[in-house]
Amino acid sequence: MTPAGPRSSRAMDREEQGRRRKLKEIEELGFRPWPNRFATTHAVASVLSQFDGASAEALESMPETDRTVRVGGRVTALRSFGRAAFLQLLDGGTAIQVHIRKDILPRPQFLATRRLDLGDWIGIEGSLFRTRTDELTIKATSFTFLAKAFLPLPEKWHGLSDRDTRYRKRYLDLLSNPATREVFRRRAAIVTSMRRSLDDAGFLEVETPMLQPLATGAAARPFSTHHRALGIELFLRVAPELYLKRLVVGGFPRVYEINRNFRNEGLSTRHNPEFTMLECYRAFSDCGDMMELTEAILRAAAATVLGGEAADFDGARIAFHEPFVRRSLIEITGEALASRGILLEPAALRRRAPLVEAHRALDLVPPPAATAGKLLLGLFEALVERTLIQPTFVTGYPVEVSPLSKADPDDPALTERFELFAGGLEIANGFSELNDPDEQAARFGEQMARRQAGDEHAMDWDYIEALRHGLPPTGGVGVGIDRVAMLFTGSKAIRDVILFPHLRPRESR
RNA sequence: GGGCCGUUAGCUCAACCAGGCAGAGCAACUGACUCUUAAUCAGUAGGUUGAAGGUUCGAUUCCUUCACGGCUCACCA
Repeated sequence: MTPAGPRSSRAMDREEQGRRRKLKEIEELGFRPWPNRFATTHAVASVLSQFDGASAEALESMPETDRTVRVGGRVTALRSFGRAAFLQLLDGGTAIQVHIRKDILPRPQFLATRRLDLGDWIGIEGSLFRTRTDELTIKATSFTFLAKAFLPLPEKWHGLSDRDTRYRKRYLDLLSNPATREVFRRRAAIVTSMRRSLDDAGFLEVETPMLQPLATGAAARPFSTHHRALGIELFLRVAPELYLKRLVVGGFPRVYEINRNFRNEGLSTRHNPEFTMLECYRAFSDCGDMMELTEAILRAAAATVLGGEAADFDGARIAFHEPFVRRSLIEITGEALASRGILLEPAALRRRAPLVEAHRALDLVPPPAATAGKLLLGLFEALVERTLIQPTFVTGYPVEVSPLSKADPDDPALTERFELFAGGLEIANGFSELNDPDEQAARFGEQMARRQAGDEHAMDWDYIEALRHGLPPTGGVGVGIDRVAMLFTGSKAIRDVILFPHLRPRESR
């Protein structure tokens, strides 16, 4: 009779059948089992904000109508006595206590409250008062049944703690763990703050294709799919970058997009196959301007979410309100090598042989056929990245690992590019955008020549054509929203800041 | 892919080291109770101990393999 799930057990069947029986009994008392609407006067949170300051006496002296509210919510606790009960109503993450009395509620309504289970949705009208323990409470004058929960809530004291279940059944995590609700409120506040910063600075929010004929803008393995009507293969984007720059060509000098990118690579505590990135582009700006913009956006988000306090992350206090440190990639990597007894002149940090030698000395395997720039970046990632706890801009990336960045006019082997690190995580990546179409075509060509798997790096001739129409000097930056959310919520795992992270599908749970 | 840890009632966990009737709290069910808040009190029910195999008189416990998960390392612009 019940849709028994694959996980159903005898105990669960009994539980669910008991709840179905009680729904029937509530129906027999004259209630509609699944009503369509309940008109509330307040959210529970607004009841609290409006009345939490009122003392017992103040409430008492108010006219009844001034302290009468109608609220809806989920029953999360139920303490029942003979002719009275207290229950806790959770609405939008905020709870309020409701007092039920047999001598106040109409008889069928009182009887229906005796048939409630934890998890049920109900509506209450009543007047506010304070209990002997001074808790703001609604004395119910009217009870409405709104919806039945056939399945029980997670354990009330420990909440839901199994990580796997928390990710797979996030709704249970959210309704039983206030800390989880706070993480996702903060995440939303971060995004809202970033939007406000950019909107206020005259940026236009746009949406560019997630289904792309070529997966461009980053060197990552894409997901592929098929368009039936067009009969073509499409890729889920790995970055929106080249489309956003087309918009600058088209005359939108300030654009940004906040949305998902997809990379078909390994999962880790720092990587989810789909992740959210803010990318923004500003005409007439360079790498240095974008560092300032990035710092300002993050500072504003930190002020909103953390109130100007440092972020607690992995045992560190990360000060987004202080000026961000700036270091050159070559210098900081050279220092890290020196501290391990590997002394290399700055010039040697640009040549393959000494860098390969450094890898060997550190028991690292140098990637085959890697360029000097790639080797240097490998050493940086192995030795330095995790140590950058306070917000740090690293600048001066080799041209071979930065195919979309403009070269530094004073040092053509390097580009005007930065990456921002904090808490040991890469947070942002920005640069002066390469706008010379011939140079860009040549860089793409080098990339393709260097990769065996040519399909990963097709030449985007359409983008080159856009550049041939003229891209003004432009600065761009991408900010990893998930990583920022990790830092601002103290979450060590990216899965903790993604509502429905990707997990291996499960047959029987 | 490697290492470590884990999988026992609906949930959170004991029992395992040193093999001997599988337990507690919460949730559920019955009853009492008109200011409780992890309500309380009395009672009831609830188990293929992740799966398969092995050792043993006897396995939740020891061994092997597998599945799933966590942490971590590696891989991964």
